[in-house]
Amino acid sequence: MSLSQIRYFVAVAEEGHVGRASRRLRVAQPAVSRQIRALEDELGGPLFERTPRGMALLPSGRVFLGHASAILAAVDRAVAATRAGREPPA
Amino acid sequence: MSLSQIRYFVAVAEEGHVGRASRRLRVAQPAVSRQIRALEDELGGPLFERTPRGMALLPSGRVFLGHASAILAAVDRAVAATRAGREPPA
DNA sequence: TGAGGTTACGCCTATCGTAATAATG
DNA sequence: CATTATTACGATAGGCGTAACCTCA
Repeated sequence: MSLSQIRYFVAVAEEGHVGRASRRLRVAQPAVSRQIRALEDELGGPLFERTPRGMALLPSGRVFLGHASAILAAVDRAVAATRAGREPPA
Repeated sequence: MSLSQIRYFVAVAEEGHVGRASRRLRVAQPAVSRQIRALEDELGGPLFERTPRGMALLPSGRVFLGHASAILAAVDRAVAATRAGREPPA
């Protein structure tokens, strides 16, 4: 599992669409599709249902989405706090 | 920034020693040393003080350590919760 | 047959390990 | 000089993009 995979997952979950997610991420479709698949493999089963309209979150996907968003937010906080601690407020 | 870098950082911070951290991580020393350096570069400055005895956390390193541990814990929770949601408790 | 997702394949960058090189008490 | 971290360098693996393919209404 990588932070990229988590970011790709959140984008697909929010867009409900690999194509739109890949444009938002500025990455080609197959890259997103592959990473989602790898994530699903690692988590032991599908997170999305593939429909002719796009990707619909399954229950396990909804569970993961909450955690995934929290992880990305925690990373942002970690970076901001560490940088801020180094540059004392003027 | 990657989850590996965060794991390497936590190991070095806890061991105070790249060598011990690398053994604990089952990875060669230079790999750990390089990733720590890359992390420091990304965060805009050093996280450790290099001493002849090992690596001592700087204040910004202490700040980052708290966040780093939280991120790794959140990842573990994400995996566990998603897997558990798929395999209903017997 | 059109919209979407996936697989195949080749390239390219990142990461690793071994070995050599500092730096420091 | 012993201990620790870092740099060099060659090899390997992972990730990406283009192009081809599959699936389903």
